[in-house]
Amino acid sequence: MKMSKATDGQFDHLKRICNEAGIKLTHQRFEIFKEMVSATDHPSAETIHRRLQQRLPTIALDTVYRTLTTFDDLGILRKLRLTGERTLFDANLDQHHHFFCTRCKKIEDVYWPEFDNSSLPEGIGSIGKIRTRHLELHGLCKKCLAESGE
Amino acid sequence: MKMSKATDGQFDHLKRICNEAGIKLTHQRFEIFKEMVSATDHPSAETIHRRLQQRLPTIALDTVYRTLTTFDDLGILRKLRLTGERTLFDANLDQHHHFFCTRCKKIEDVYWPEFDNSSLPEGIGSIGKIRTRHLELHGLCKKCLAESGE
DNA sequence: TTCTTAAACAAGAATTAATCTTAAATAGAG
DNA sequence: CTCTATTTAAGATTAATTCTTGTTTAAGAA
Repeated sequence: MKMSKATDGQFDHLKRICNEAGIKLTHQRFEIFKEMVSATDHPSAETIHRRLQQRLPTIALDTVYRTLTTFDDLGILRKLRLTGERTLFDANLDQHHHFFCTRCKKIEDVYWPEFDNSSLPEGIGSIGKIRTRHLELHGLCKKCLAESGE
Repeated sequence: MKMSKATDGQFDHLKRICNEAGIKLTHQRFEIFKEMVSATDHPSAETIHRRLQQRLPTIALDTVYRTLTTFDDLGILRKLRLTGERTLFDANLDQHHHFFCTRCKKIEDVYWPEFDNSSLPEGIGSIGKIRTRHLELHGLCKKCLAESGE
């Protein structure tokens, strides 16, 4: 297969990652990798699958799901807007943010009025008009911090 | 039914909201409302359903889902961690945040290094150790802003 | 108090994203 | 060249959420 210099570099990059992880660098993994790296939007598994149809007409949707999850595990990309978790409800309408413990999944409210009243970054106006801001902090809660002995 | 002053106030509050919305203030809606207002965690529909079992043994899970969605529409509470949208993937691992257009659902990357390098609010240490921060900005993108004529 | 109708209920079906199953075919990588 | 991870096909499964239909209840207006 003929590759451009850039593609070559991408290949080497993924090759190294797969070697370290002890998994094979398959054709499908490489194509999904390229597709994700070049995507400027935030595609779903189905979107990636659709975009690969021309190059890999026989690729299974299941493979896309599996590979994207593998890549998430390897830290190559990250999942945004997770499903598979149920919808949660919050009746506290005061402006506040949330802390998510990655270990025990506990959620805590975070109040930060200084941040709420601060101005948004320069150039946000070129994107549009901001109505609300919601900060998600992720980490380990006190309890899990102690239990994991750090 | 005997009500405390506090419960009484809650009732009047919901009563006013329902009147304005032109919907009935049913027993179930009031119980779900109380349960949500008193919840300090961020319960799912199933959790609320479970918690109501003692007081309303016959309440249907479907009613809880329906009512919570109604409350969300009325602005009484908000949905957190939405499902029903697919999981999205982002291969951009540079520290950045996201803008979500509420109208066309477009997502844009937002870079804000000043914020990333700023310190978190006082007292965050009592919650735990923060590993990552992710800001979600919601509003109308330039295009939708123009189309909605504002 | 009576009446109208929205809403709850039961029971089950439908949706949909995501994952898994099994068996056969393929293709990395040593 | 060989071994084994991985892909594929085709279909089943899981689980959250929503919907359907027919019946019953009860909120709120008259």
